[in-house]
Amino acid sequence: MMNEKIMIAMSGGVDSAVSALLAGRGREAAGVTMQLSFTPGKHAEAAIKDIEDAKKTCGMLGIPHFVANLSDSFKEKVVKAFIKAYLDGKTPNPCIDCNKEIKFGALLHFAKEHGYDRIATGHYAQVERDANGRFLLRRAKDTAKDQSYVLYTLTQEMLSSVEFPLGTMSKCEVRELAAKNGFEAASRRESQDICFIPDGDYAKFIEDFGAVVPKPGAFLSPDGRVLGEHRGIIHYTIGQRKGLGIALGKPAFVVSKSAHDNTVTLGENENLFTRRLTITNLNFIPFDSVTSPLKLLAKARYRQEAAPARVEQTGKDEMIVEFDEPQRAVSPGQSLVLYDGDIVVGGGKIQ
RNA sequence: UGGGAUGUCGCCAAGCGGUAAGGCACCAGACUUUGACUCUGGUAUUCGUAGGUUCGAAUCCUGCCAUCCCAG
Repeated sequence: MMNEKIMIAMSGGVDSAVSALLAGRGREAAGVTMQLSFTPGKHAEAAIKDIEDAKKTCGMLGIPHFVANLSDSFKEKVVKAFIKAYLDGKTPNPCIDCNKEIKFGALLHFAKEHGYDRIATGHYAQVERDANGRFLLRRAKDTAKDQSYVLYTLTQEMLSSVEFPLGTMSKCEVRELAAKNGFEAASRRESQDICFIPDGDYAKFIEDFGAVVPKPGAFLSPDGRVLGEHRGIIHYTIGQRKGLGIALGKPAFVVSKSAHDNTVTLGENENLFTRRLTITNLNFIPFDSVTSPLKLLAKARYRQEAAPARVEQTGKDEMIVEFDEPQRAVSPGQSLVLYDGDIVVGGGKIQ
């Protein structure tokens, strides 16, 4: 395996720089930065800066650097799906689609086309093989930084060509290693909301880029009374409190929304808990399907502790998940990911 | 047009002569490779308006304005 050629996905940040350092040791390697921006402006300028930073790091490591222009497929597979989901009244997680379609889809193809066998990324997660040779995805050793959640869509084929050099490291160690190797130029930015939305205002992005005209509608109470007017359904997501602009004396939360009648129902925090849900777009990693009900741990959103749940596959691409304890603000469009201890079992999209 | 009631931050609302609580909303920051949640901090020199009483008024008095209710 170590004589295979590897291409390292480099964002310009510390994590990927250190990944390149580690993954490139003792074999032929190259760095690659994805070019994803499709709109001009300072966002595009930042992207150019990222490419330069990555190129610089590659120079220090003495490896070639590629730029993969994947903006077309990114726009098609990630951005369009993101906009469509919001218009349908869902709450998408574009990072999930991006990993599936772009990083471990288009980018992996790019690497192979250029003669590289494998790719490495700076994700905090671990890949390993079980006794049968099947690839498994495991939580990162640094559980605080673990990103296995956003990788549940990876197939066996993808996993066979992927490495996560940071999976056994702590963020602290990564920073130290970066400093020791003079990567601090790239040690600035940490995280910035949705990568393709510069100012964080996703609703404005949908209106501008998706050419969507905001359609105001009614804020409803749980019993159907009109409480006020909302600014268009795309501005809201289940569990949301901020930005409602409506004073009811006590905190109000979005309990549900309907794209069909263009209404947003407001209620109290207690109304937000769900125990049972359905997921589709299934992917399982240690096996292909679930033949009998299982007791596992599940996360209904990225930043959440996994909670015990019972799962049962009810169709070729449908599974019912029932948490032991009701979960807050379970939102259609988000991904539910199943764990067996540290092992990612799989997951799907919440309906 | 008579009679009654009320006017304090965007909304709700304490205060009842001693120098403007609180909640909601809003804003900023933290957290964060999604949306949220959460956390921390900030936000009325001013109490419908004009005068008066008082050492001192949002709090008492008077006029005016506005809104609401009941009469007709």
